[in-house]
Amino acid sequence: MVPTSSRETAAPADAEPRPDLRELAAALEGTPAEQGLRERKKRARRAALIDAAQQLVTAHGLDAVTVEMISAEAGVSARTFFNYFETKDDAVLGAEDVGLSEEDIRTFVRGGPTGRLLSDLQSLVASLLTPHAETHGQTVRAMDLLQREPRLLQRHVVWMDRHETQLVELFEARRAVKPFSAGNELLTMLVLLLIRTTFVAWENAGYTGGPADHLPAAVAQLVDLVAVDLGS
Amino acid sequence: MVPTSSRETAAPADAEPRPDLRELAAALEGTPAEQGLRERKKRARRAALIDAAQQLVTAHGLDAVTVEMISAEAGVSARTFFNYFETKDDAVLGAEDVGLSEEDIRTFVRGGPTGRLLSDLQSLVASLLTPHAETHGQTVRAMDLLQREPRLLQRHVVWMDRHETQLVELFEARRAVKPFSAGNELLTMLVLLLIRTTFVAWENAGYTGGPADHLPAAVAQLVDLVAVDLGS
DNA sequence: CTAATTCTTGCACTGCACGCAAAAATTCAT
DNA sequence: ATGAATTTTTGCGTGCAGTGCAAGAATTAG
Repeated sequence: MVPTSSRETAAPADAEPRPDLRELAAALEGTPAEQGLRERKKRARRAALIDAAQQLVTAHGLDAVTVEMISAEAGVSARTFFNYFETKDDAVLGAEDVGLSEEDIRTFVRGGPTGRLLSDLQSLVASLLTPHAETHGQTVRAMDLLQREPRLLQRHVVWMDRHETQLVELFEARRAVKPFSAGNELLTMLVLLLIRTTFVAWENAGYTGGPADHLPAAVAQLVDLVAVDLGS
Repeated sequence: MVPTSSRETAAPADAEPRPDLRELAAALEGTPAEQGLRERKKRARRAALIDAAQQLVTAHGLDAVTVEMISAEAGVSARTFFNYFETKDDAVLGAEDVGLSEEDIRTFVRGGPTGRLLSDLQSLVASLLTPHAETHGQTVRAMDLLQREPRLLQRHVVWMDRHETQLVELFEARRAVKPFSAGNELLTMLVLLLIRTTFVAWENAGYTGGPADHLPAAVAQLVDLVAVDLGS
């Protein structure tokens, strides 16, 4: 709103009327001596926007919060918001574009690590889930909001969407090496199911450890469900 | 846009300047001697809107089609569109609010029909899927569009959302009668997974029969996937 | 210190979705 | 059939999400 002339370079502390709250925090916590100023500011702004979004939505609900409010709270223009996030929901969730590493892909395709599809799928999901450990606080708040505002789950699906091509290629590649009967769509949905179930389990456990720690429990639930039916 | 004075009562064919295409179709096919005129027109408009939406999106893609275009094509105002559908996507999918019958609910809750959770879940999904047999043509087109425009899958999730409360209640009620280990979220996601997998299987089979006919195959895929892992 | 690069910002615009009240269409009672 | 009651359509106005564009500010490179 008020144009805060950002100046967190190590300059003399002259009469600066508006030392914006969040920009200040940025200078401090954002891994101080990392890269260029540009990079640091980018991270800071991104974090500020996520914080603002989560805080406002927690207080007033998703529909009562506008992008303008979030931007104002974070001290940037509304237009800038969309330089950082595609949608309002993405900011609330602190959406990071996590992808699979080359390593993970190679292992999975060549039938690894265990040779059993479900178990290997579990490994794949595990490596998708681990990066979240960095932004722990934001992820936790995102999970809470995901319960209160189920509409946000849509974004999760969009994420699937974006990576569906990659996933399908992955499945096809492995199928060529080590055939299996399950269809691509089932596997894709299964990944989504595991991610969601894992997050819920993590939440129920009071957010102990990382999300990936609760993946085995999620898989166990599924296996048990099927096993009971088999042993009729 | 142009106010077409609809008059498809069995009136004399006087000089009617605009015998709108779709309204005409309505008088013919819409189960002619059913209920009141109002009801028939409602169905007709709804069908016209879905047809228009699907046709336009098939031709130009989802993002190139506006609600105004759809409404114009169907011969109603844009405002009226939203009397029939909550979103543009709903019209494209021909979204019907299918719910579970009292009968289905009672059976499931008291541990039926088979007593095995997965099998009973299958029955539940089956009864969710059967009503689609009526609007066969529209459903088929919707499935095709769902492939070309994955964004539409979001709507599927919203549907889940809306019925999640009902589903969770269902699960809880059954849990009280016949305990099981699987969490509500896993079961909810499983329902979604089964629906999606079934539709895909139906599509791959060239839309033979009804969607529900391919549900067993979907379940089999899942069971097989788990079974292979168990028999390690 | 200057030039090149990158990022932010304001402005304008399209489109979705909804509330409201007037007008049109349909049903109902007689 | 006619007029009243009800339901539905429609036009108008509003708010908000999201995007393209070009000017200007900040950062970096030389």
